[in-house]
Amino acid sequence: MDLGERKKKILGAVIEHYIRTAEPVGSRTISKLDELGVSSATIRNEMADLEEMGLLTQPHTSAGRIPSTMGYRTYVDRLMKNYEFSVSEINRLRSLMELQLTEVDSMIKELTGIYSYLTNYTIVGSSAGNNNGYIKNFHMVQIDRNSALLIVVTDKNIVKNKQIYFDCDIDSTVTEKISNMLNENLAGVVKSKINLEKIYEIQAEMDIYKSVLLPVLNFVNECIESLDNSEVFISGASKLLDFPEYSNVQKAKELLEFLDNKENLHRMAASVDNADVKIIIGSENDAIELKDCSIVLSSYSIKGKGTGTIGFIGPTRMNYSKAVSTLKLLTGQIDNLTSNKEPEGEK
Amino acid sequence: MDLGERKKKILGAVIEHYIRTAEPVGSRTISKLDELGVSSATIRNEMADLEEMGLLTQPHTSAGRIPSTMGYRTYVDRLMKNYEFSVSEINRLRSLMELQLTEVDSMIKELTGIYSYLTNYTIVGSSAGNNNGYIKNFHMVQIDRNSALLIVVTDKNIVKNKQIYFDCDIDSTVTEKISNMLNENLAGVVKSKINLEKIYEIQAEMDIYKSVLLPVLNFVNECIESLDNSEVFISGASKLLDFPEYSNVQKAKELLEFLDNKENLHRMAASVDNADVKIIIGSENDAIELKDCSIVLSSYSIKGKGTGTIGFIGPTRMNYSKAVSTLKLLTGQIDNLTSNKEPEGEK
DNA sequence: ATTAGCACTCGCTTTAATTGAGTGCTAACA
DNA sequence: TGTTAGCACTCAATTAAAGCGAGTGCTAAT
Repeated sequence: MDLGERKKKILGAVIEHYIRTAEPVGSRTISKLDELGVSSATIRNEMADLEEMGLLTQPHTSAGRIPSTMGYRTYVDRLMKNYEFSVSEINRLRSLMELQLTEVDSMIKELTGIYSYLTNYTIVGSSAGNNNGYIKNFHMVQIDRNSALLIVVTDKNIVKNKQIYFDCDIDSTVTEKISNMLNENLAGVVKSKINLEKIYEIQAEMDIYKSVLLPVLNFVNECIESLDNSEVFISGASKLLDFPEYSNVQKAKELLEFLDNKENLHRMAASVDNADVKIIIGSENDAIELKDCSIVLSSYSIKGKGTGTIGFIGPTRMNYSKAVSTLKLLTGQIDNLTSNKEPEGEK
Repeated sequence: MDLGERKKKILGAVIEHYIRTAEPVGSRTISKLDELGVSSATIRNEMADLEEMGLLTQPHTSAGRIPSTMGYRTYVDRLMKNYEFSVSEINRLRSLMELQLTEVDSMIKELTGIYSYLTNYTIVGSSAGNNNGYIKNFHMVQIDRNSALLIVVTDKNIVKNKQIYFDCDIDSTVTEKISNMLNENLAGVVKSKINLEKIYEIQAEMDIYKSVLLPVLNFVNECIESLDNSEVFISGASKLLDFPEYSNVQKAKELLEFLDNKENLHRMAASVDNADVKIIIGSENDAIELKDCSIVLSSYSIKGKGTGTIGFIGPTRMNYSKAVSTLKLLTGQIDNLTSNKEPEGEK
């Protein structure tokens, strides 16, 4: 079926209304919305089509429609207009440029915090990183009969940790052996010198512990991957609780817990590939915890320091056009503020 | 009325039971609790006495009792026994000492994160600070007809901001004038050279804006106060949502929002006065947002760098004895790890 | 192709009834 | 005099039923 002009208008209207209200939107609501002067019955027919096409869904019979991930995707890719900042908004955001911050990382973090405050969005990001990080050392702390905490310390003294569950009982000789092995083979080796082969080598060497080694190496690999974007941060996490979709504490807790974990932020930040704005909608997210979230990500680059990432996170019902525009302004500001500055030495 | 031996036992039993279950505890529950072999009726009488003394309260008639702030206070000061770590607990925590972290601030933050992970408590803290901070510059960004965002940048490039509401309409000349004045008089002046007199002077000078100046100066004063403890952090904030007292999103949001604001954390950290453990229970807190929270705070000191603060935060129904013991272990560990290290230069 | 009309669906809200944990009080007992 | 068994009473929380109303799909007329 084809997406005719009128269907586009209706889809757009449904999505924009839903973004504002968080309530399923019915045919009458749309029909009263001037624009296209047709009756609710006509809208109903069109909406039934849109549902068949997978762009809208009904939470239950006899409820209005809400957009599906595909619906949002269509909207974002083909329908969405540029958000126009009001004069006062633009003034407010522009004024922030006056800030005379010299330390780049701190500047970005704080700029982010102020944006979060002014826009009421939650912002996640990573600071610009270089490419020669290494892991300083590994530690393993036994927790239960069959689990241990693996702690990884990077060159920047960033500590990452993860609880590893084994499928058999372990004792301190096991944890010691594993951590020794990791320290001997991987500690101090810069990222660029580590590849999968090296890791396979280790696995072969540790034949006996093969079965228990897999989760360990997975985590180690993750840590190595995230070495260059060394610091991640989040601003205004509690703003998520303003959204009715998180009026259920269980939901809120799952998301906040997910965001509390720096590893997850790292993975998110790493997923942005090029310099443009990337939008990840609902079920398009890899992490199951984010299946009801959308993320609008963009990268910025700082001369001599590499690239970092900044993005908004919120419910799928996010004001995409505003988020994109704001994000562009924000990254543009960062580029502006740093482009005429010499990169400072590592702190 | 006197707090007899039996009343003490009952009070302790009620509090400890409530700490575990978060449910009002009734007389029968206590009577079944061996210890003192009396019937529920007797317990009822005693509990009525304890209520009269202000140590217990009833959420409603026909419900069990819950401790009041005063009840917790009595418990903490006079009844509480030392928490005994189990062997596995102590092993687990001790192992963390092996971490070879060199940068003190980072170490403390990360140690804190791991403790939060292992104990399932939320931890707040501040890093050790020096005493010659200054404010680098001030900015004011108009937001509405009658409010503006005051932004303060410190020597460490920490940015603090607060929305200031005026009781009259303002325009950009006002905000400019105020920020100019602040920059001229206070920017670059180290903390020790600023006193209240100086601030009064400024107020006199700015006669015309007297009325609008008060909130501005209050905030500036706050910033100056917090200059030495320059960095605050929070670990495991989402763990608060595990507690049934925050199953109400509104409540949770209020608290998390409060903790999102670094100013508030600063104020909390600043409130610990001496080197020992300080416990602030429920309504003893200054901030209304914390009236249902308790905080167990302690300071640590690092040679040559001054003192910092670390503490647990949770609902009043907190396991005080465990929190105190854990905190002592944690600060002890910090002291241990840093005492034989030369302080490093400012980063 | 559009629309008015209508029967039908189903989540949400309101109200009423029921349950049960816990209390205070009284009277009996050691 | 302190303790205890017993009982009527209270009140939040749970459950069930009833009613509401927004919204749909379908049909027949325009």
